[in-house]
This record gives sequence, C-alpha cells and structure tokens, in this order.
Amino acid sequence: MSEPISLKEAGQPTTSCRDCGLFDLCFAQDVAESRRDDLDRIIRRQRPLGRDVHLFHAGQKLKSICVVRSGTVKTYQISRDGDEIVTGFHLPGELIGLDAIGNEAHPEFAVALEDSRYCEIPYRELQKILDDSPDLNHLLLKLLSIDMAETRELMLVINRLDARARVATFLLNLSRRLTRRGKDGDRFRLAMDRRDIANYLGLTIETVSRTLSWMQKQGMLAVRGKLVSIVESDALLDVAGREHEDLVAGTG
Amino acid sequence: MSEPISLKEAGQPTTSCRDCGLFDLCFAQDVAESRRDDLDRIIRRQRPLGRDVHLFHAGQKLKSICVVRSGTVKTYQISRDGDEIVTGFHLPGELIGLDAIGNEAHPEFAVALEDSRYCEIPYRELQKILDDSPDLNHLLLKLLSIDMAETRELMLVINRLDARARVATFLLNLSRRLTRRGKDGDRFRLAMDRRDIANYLGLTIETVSRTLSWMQKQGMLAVRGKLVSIVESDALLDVAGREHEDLVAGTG
DNA sequence: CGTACGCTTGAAGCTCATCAAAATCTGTGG
DNA sequence: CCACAGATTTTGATGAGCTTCAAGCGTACG
Repeated sequence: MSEPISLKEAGQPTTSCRDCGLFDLCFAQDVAESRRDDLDRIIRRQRPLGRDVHLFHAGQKLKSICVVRSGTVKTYQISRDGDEIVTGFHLPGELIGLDAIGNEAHPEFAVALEDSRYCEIPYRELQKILDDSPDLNHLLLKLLSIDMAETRELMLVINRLDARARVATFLLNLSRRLTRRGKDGDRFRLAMDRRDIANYLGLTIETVSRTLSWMQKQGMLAVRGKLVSIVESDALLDVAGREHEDLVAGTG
Repeated sequence: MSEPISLKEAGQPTTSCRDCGLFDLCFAQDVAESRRDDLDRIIRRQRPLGRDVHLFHAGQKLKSICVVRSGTVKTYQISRDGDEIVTGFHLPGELIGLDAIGNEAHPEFAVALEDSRYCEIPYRELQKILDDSPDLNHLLLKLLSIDMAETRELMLVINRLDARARVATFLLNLSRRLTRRGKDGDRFRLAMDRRDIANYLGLTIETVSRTLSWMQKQGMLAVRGKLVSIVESDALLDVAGREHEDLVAGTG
C-alpha cells in the first residue's frame, strides 16, 4: 500500500487526464472524447495530502468528487456513541465521494493514511457539464450503481465469514488491487494499522493479530509488522472460501 | 407486512402517478412537472405478482426499474457455493433494481413473499427521457447515492450489533416503514419466515427464535407466529442500542 | 384427523471478545 | 549510534454469545 509510484507520478502535476499515469484506472477513460476536454478543464490535479490530513469530513457539504492518485485514503464514519467505523481503504485510481451526491453532503470522513495525492473534480462545475452531457451523466450513474452493488456484496459476504476468512479476503482483495495497478501484489506494505484493519473487518485487534500469526505458522503468509508477503495464495484462497473468488477481485 | 392496502389500490390500475395512492412515497414526486408526464406515459402500472413469483433474476438483463405497490418483495443473491443471501425486504413505494444500472444486469434476485403489485419503468424508454432531462438524471443519481449511503450504514452497523440488537433494529425499522405508509406500526404481520429473517440478519433461525422469545418474556414484544405486536418500543430501542435511532428509521 | 413443515426449546461445543501482560517497533534525544 | 519512552503488536487465559445438533411443539392444510 505504500505506493512507490511507478509512472509519471513522480514528476510535476500532469496537465491532462490523457497524460495521467493512472489514466486507464481513472474513471475518465470512459468519458466520450468530446466531454473529456470539458472535464480536463475543471479537474484540479495532483493535490498533495499529508498523512493524517482529512480530505473531507462527514456532514461537510459536497464540494468535489475526488480520485486518489497516490498513497492510501481511509474512509470512516463516527457512530452515534462516538466509535469510529472504518468503511474502506482507497488506492490510487479509485473515486471517493460519490455517496455524497444524494444529500450534497458527505456521509463519511476521508483521511490520508500516508502522504498521498489526489485529483479533485469540483461538483458545481461538474454539474454544469452534466447538464448537457447525457453520456457523462450515465457514466456517473453507472459508477455509482456498480459501487453500490459491490459494496453490498462485499459487506454481505464478509458479514458471514469467520475471522480467518475475513482476513484472507481482505489481504487477497488488497493484493489484487495492487496487482492491477502494476505493483507487486505478493509483497507489499500495509498502509493501515491493525486497529484499522480490525475495525474494517468487524473484529478485534487481537483476533487480527492472532489470525495473521496463524497464517504465518501455516506457511501461507509472511508478516513482519506492516510488511506482508503472500507465500501460498492458493492456501489463502482456501481460507477465504474459494467460492468468494470474485469478491477478492473487488472494486478496483 | 401483509399489506391490507388502504388507499386506491383496491380498485383498477390508476392511470397516472398523480392519482397513485402511494404518490408521495413514490420517487415520481420529485420529478419536475414537465417530465412527469413523460414518465407517466412509459410507466406500466399495477402489475400483479403472485407469491413466490420472481420479479427478476440475478444476471438477467436490466429491462425495468420497479416500484413496489403492494405486498412485500425480497431481494437476495446466491453465493458461489449455492447459499441464498437475503439482502433486503421491500415495502410499497420502494424502488428495486437501481443497482442493475451499472452493468445493465441485475446483481440480485427479487421475489414476492406474498401476492403483490408493482409498477414498471422500462429502462430503455427511461433512458430516452433521461437523455434530455438533467433534472431526472440528477434525481436518479440522488436516489442511488442515498440508497448506497444507507445500505452501507445499515450493513456496517448491523455487522457490529449482537443478536438482540439486530433483531430489535430489524423490527423497529419495519415498524417505522409501515407507519410511514399509514399502516399500524405497532401490530403487523411478518411477510417473511424466520429463515429469511435469520439469513438477512446473519444469524441462525434458532437465535432469531430465541431472541423473539426473550423479548416476549421481557414484555417488550408479543409474538404469535408471524403476528408481531410492539408492546414497549422504548425497551426495544434500548435493546437496539439507542445510538442507532436513525438506522431504525431506515430507507423508506 | 393426521402428517408435514415451521417454529421453539434444550444442551454441548466452538469461535471470538475481553482482560492482562509481554514483546516489538518507532521515533527522539543524548 | 545507542538508549530510552510511548505506542503498537503479539501472546496467553478466561468467559460470553452464538452455532450446532437434537428433540419436542404447534399450526396449517390435505
């Protein structure tokens, strides 16, 4: 998850989506050529985001849809009784903030787990483009709909899994998403601490830790702090419950 | 949940959304006057749906968005290993099928738990209207976004609750939704069996049964088979964990 | 009236949370 | 570079809550 950015990301902010190293992962790829230029004009690119800095707060008015460009962003809610509830970890190329469109306000917090960068699409200006671009409108609907279907499925299934399967699913999902971005999916560094993982999976820190130790003892995983190596992905898949292979593939 | 329909539903299919007894619960209320007529023309109203009859199957191409008009519809998925996973129970006025927009195919099954009726909005024709109605487009986005935010919240919270709190939340949510539709929220008949409830809540039949018995023994609930009376809603709220009051209010 | 299905109830076992303490990592200042 | 303090992570022991397995009950429907 610690993104040693491989493509153009190390340099200056790019000037257009087409030049973006994450282009084929970014949603802009699906936008019709003509509208892409409009989008191009309003997107604010490559904004830096220090560790522990918030992208937005729950309740805050929706100002922009965001795309992670590097690093990792955690989204979470605060329950009525003050507990944090981690709802997701977002890797480069993934959109954040779509769930704010409904009430024009964010239902969640978003915070950088490490130094990161992101692109910002001002919602007000996006609206203007949307108003005479059925294509783009439809794309957004589509993205949101897919997101919903996937969120639902992931949560439903994770809910029913035991601790081992949850952790395995989590690791494999992360691995797959990293692989898709051209990173090493078999050996990576977790950007989040055990507390966040446990919270996200609905488990305790101790159970996550024990489960990771168990996986190591079984020889399917090597763990040293935040460094993780997947040794036997087949064994991990078994633990996750092979039937959920598609879930492991996950969102992005 | 067995809907002894109170309004115009007993008669012939209505001819326009404005005359629909569920009008203020139906999404059409938010549509601008001008477009409402367009919608009016394409909606297929009051289609009957016998018990155990499917509205659509998972994987099936998206043909229509549906609105429940009477009865109860269950949505569910089938996991890779063949298990059913109940994802929701839908009361009159609630939309089904939005999560199919993304892939133009339904991710879930939908089946009537009792004799029901529904309105159908053919997606292809809806598209045409959408193409030159930013308003309607935005409304759909909004509905979907809200749905996503709520789905996420509900699942996240339910995941962390113990059996008693889950059952209490489920009952109160149902009660609130019935009340909103002008039905008796304190005394109703469950359209779904214990198996469906247990599945939906991620519990076993036995645990649901025991929990209901416990609630009865505590004097907060009266249960006789599928007939349920909420005796002490305050006590139920306590069991649900008061901090989740908003969740109980639920989707619609 | 009887059979079948759904629901309830009981007892045993297992998984995970909780409480508690040791070990390891991280960053800071000498 | 090392030493130390605070935080994070691991490990251990115990117990609560839910599932599982196994009967019994009740209600619905032929």
